[in-house]
Amino acid sequence: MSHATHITAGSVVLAELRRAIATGELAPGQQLVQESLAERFGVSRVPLREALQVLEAEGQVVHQVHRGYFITELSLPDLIEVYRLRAVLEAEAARVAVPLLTDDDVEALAELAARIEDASEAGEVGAMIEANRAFHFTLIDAAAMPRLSRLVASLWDATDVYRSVYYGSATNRERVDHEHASIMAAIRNRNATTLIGELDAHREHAVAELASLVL
Amino acid sequence: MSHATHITAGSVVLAELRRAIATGELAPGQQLVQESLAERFGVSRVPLREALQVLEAEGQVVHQVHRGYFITELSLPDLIEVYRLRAVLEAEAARVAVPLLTDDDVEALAELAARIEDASEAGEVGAMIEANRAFHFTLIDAAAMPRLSRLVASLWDATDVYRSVYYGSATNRERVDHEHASIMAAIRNRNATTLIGELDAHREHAVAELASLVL
DNA sequence: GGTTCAAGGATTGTATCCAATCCTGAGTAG
DNA sequence: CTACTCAGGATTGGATACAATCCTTGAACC
Repeated sequence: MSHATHITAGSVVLAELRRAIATGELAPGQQLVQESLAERFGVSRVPLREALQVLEAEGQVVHQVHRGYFITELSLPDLIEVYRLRAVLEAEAARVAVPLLTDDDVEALAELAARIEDASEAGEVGAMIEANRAFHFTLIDAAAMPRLSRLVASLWDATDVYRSVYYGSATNRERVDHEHASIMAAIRNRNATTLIGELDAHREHAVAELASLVL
Repeated sequence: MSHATHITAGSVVLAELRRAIATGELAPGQQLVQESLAERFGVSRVPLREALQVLEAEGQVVHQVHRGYFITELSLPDLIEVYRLRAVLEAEAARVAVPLLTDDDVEALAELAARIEDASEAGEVGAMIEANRAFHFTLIDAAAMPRLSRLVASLWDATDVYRSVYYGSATNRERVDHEHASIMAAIRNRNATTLIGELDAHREHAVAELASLVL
């Protein structure tokens, strides 16, 4: 009741910051000067700091006392760690979710997969990223483990910087479409083991591609 | 570096709040009235809210816009989810850590296990809880996966409320000592599979005991 | 030339103050 | 008696103002 209804200045700033980080508008390593950002968003420093503290707890920014906030720089080992943790947690989610999937869930997943493909062919990177996230989190949320969903979400957020780069490539987009088809097949068969294998491969390709970019 | 040196009002309040939550001084479900708490800690509401926002990001408190912060109530499903996530993540940590363990690490772990036992026999619950946490996180940190350590730490924090209850019982303390002995044996043998099994059993006993208390 | 040190401004941390929202309870109508 | 309404106080969200810290810059000294 109070989630969508009450938009607070802090939540607006938080969303804006998230977007700016995801698009690379705020580059890794860059200092976030509070007064400039506050002015840019048209708020005071208080709600801005609110948002920054949330991002710090998620690992999106780092904080040094009396020095300020900086966008976290993701090293290659960091990237690998994030994807390894995702593998562990998303496998658990899949294991729990598969037996719980209703036909409606499968239907919704198929629809999202189609939407991803449309965006992919049209080259609409932003739309594809959004639909892709919805697709994967529909599956993860189906496990009905809210904390698990939150943990995985924060891991996704950590690599948001690179996502637009990854989907910028048409070959990557095409591969993703094929992988999603395999994932959907495993979901339709209610085969958790196969599904986990497909998800692992899906992630492996992404991390391999990203690793070559980070270097 | 900058952790111990720069004590900010917010960090002091955060530590105090953590302690108060862990000891049950602040009970689950209770509202946290900002002005009262600020006065109690001798700071203004600004750094207090800072601390509360951090705790919210960790799931220790929940927030409702214009209504305030409340200590999270952990339902039985929540408790089970936390322990299931710990199982998944700590297993991964053990898998990674075992091949990396130096003799010094094993030495340190043995020492901590001894310290736990001493505290256990003396009935010093606080000291036991602290040493126990150090013991388990020495192992987890040995995996050299900082994000993993942070995630697991936040899961531990989520059930801090119940830890003092659990260790309040002498039979529980005794069982924990035995389990730690088995865990140490697996560590000494560098046997990750056995270790994970022992850790799982260790956790299972705890969650079973806590479940009976929560009801 | 390189190093040390002290202003001064720039930036962050905190307190105080105001605005917006919520909660309570008395009163009223049905 | 119950349900509704609407002040008034209580509490939170946010802005402004002040204090503490840091970072630069330039001059003095070796």
